[in-house]
Amino acid sequence: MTVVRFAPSPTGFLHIGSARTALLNWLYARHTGGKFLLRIEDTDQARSDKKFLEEILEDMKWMGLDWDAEPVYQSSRFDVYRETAKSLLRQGKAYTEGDAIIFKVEKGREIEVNDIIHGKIVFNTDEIKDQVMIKSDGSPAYNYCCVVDDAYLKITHIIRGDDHISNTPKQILLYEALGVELPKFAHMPLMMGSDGAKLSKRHGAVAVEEYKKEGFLPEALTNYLLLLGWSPGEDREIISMEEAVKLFELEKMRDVQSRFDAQKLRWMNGEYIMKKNTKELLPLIKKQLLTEGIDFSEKKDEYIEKLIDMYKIRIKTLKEFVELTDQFFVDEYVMDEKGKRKYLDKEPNKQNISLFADRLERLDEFSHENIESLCRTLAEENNFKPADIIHPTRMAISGKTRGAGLFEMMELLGKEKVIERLRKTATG
RNA sequence: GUCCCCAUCGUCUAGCCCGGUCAGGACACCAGAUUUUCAUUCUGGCGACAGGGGUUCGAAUCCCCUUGGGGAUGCCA
Repeated sequence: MTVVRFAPSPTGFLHIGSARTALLNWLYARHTGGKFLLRIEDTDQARSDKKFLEEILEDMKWMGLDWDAEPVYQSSRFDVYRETAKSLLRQGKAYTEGDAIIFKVEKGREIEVNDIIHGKIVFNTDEIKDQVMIKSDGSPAYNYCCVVDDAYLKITHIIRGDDHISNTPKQILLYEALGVELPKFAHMPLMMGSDGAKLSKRHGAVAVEEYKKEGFLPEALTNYLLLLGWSPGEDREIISMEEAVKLFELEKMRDVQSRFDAQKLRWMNGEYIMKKNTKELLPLIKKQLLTEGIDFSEKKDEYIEKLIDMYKIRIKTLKEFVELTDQFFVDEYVMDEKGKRKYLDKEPNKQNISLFADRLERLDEFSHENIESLCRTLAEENNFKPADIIHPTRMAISGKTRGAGLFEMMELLGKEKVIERLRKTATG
């Protein structure tokens, strides 16, 4: 049975690159019917924080990545690392230097790695320095405790980033010294920023948490991440997690590094939002309204659902929904200055708005059909185009030049609010 | 510096392993159609095998070199 692991270090938020590593490990485990384990690399006591760990685990759950056993904490295994190191010391495979224990690297050897993604990679141990196992302060060094734990957890496949390729021969030497069976290695090419440099804050959001806050759907994020370096073929791009579990093959992973393209992620997120049904979207939208500080307690679910129906094809993120619909929740909605100058700061337009308001006042059933026909007859009677009244009206009641269909917006907003806003604009 | 990984449109990729289809798709961009705006949808367009050598009747595909990018070289993980 395959056993893989994800080994986050709780010294910061969950990086989007780590999230991708976690995702691919998880997919491989689920595809093969194996186990996905979690190891917490908290050997750096000073920098590790429980808060970070909680956030990382929460983000993983959000992405749909579940694990098959209680996480193993390296901080609780220091005595194992020390004892194991001492036994290597006794066998003459290591030596001390002060309080540190150092692993002796045998020189003049070729170490061959048969990487699942890259194929054969050969290293010469002459290039490798002796490796610290136990540091002077008694804590274990990464390459060492990583091997001890992977052996302990009986990890069969180590799937990690390319940046670990050069760690691999060092670790293989350690596996040999410990006399344990070697796992298989798969090094996946790194995900870079849009300019090809290391993905960092200056490229935009790098924390999974930020994508969550921006209103990205986990299925869109995982789908996008999956497609960086892997493709199911047949020009397929929208792939659910269930399908991904069925289709994912490590062997088909490309060995080429890729660049993170926020634009494509946005497009994909929009696709997922659009295809979700309104009921599913409702709780997500409510949560987003909450995080943006919009009070919707006065509004019924049906009201918000109507809004979702009107807007879900126009947004790429949930946050965009909030930005586009503030006029439905508050009276102090944001006024687009350019739009205001274009449509509202003109006398004829103000007159049209005033005229429209007069006629709307006398409309009994405030339905979008009725409003539309009223709008069109009004335009015809007064010899102007419907657009001459539509654009100023949209601007007046929503503060925006873009949005849903005007008449649907008016109906949902209600007669009273619409007329109030039109009057205010006409006189203002 | 040394070692290692990599190289198809601006970006993500299919094709590469097992040489022979006008190098296919998606995002982005541009144009058009639909439309009250925005968006959706639908058409069309732009756009790539890094360069040079081999091998071969034939190379994106196999080999070598150059160039370019990335990673490692920590008592960080």
